[in-house]
Amino acid sequence: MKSLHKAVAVLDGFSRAEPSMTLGAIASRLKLPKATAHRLLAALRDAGLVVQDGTRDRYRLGLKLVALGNVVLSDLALFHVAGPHAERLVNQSGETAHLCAFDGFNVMSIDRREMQPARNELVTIEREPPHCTSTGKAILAFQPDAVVDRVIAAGLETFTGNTITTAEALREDLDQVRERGYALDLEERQYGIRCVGAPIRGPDGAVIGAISATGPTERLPTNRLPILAEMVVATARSISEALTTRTG
Amino acid sequence: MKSLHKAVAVLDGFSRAEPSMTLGAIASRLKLPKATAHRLLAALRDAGLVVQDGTRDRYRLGLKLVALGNVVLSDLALFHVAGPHAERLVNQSGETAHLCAFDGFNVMSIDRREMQPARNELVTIEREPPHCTSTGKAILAFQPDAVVDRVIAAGLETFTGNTITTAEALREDLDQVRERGYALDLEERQYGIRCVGAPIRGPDGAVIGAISATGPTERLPTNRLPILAEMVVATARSISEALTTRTG
DNA sequence: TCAGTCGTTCCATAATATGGAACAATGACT
DNA sequence: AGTCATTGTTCCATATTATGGAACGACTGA
Repeated sequence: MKSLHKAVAVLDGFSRAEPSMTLGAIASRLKLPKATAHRLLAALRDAGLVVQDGTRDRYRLGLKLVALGNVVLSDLALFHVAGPHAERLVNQSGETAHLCAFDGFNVMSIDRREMQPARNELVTIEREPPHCTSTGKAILAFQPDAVVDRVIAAGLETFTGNTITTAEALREDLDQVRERGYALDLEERQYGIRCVGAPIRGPDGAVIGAISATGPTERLPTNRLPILAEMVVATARSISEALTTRTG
Repeated sequence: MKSLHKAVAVLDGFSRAEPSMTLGAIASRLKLPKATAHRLLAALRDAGLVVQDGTRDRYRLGLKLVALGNVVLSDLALFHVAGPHAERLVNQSGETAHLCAFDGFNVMSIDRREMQPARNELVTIEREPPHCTSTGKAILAFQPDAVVDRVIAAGLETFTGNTITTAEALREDLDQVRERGYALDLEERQYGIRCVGAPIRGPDGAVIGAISATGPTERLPTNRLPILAEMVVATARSISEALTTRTG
């Protein structure tokens, strides 16, 4: 399935920062001959996963991916039930709430609530680095060792001077998460930002997501963190319960 | 790229009605040997496009598709600027507004506004049959012949007794759309529902989407259609203008 | 405990993907 | 208007990968 992996690498090359690319840029980025890149793009285009404006214009991801992504979200109970709970957390804490889902492979931010929501503002749905976010660590702490090993093997990318970059440090942090019942991100992902995250469990008890409260460091001094954590943990528990009682 | 096409066919097999499937069901649906289906699913799983709950459980689409779909939407100017215009159309007409995008390949419904919107209700983002929806025909009428040919070649699926099912009838209908400046769906897609749709143009003048007003047939008698059409056409024009003046 | 069914793996064989080179089309410059 | 550079596209001899029947391992239900 070598060509399938190459095709997916082509898709992965597109991002919010670079939603369109030329054939040459794609070939260069992936170190492929132009003929190979062209054949991959032609196949993806036939499938509707990629589109091309003109014969000499750039390639971009196709709308079909929106439809496929929507199939995922429409089946994601977490996405459907968490909204009111997240709103309550925002009102209680005065901070921004993030909702993340875990599909056994990726930690994905899927919803975000703030004090002043904007209608139809596109929520940032994107993969989160699981080793240095409160939601990522809240999820990882309750996964089988194999999942943690896979994250470590994929590399622990550095974001700030506080980012966890060694396997040992990550495991110790996850031990603390299990003890406390919540995870902390103290400017690990981004300078000036602190987060508290707690795991959300599915009906079978497996951790399938997390919710966090996020705010600027000066608004979240160390003495305020346990109070915030209590709210986040309670919210995570109420979402977990809503998932259990939900039918369909 | 045969295996890539097979892999995409696997992805296409998932839907809102059937968000998870067994390996056997996928193999059977696509008439593939289990070994082949397994290899395709393993490769898609490695890529994060598909996930599997347990070693004996069903497969489902992965969250990565949500992220890729989001890259598409985040770059879709139409999606970002159309909201207030669609809201105005709803308020003026009292009917539901649909926003559709066209990527040169698919006509996709990407937003929907109603008199009583539900917060965080997941909008139905899915492919629309272009030959029998007002938005689809509003888009097709202004595309190169090759696009129309491709739609015809893909088959004109029947939904009601009023659905257009021949190439000749479709071309005639598209002629009328061009003359009037708007398209009509008089219970072609669904019994009891009528729609009026108008094309939305990008900065270069190409038709890249459409907007429609939709309601029950009894609320949209024939004499009301021209009045509604006027509102829809005006809304489409104002969205087109917003796209032209938009920068970034 | 056993039978049936599911997902997974193996490997001889069949089929497809590759990529250098050349071509066609487009845009920029003079 | 013509030329040149650059981009996307196509060809095909060759290299490499995908295939799928059969068997295996794991799990579930009786």
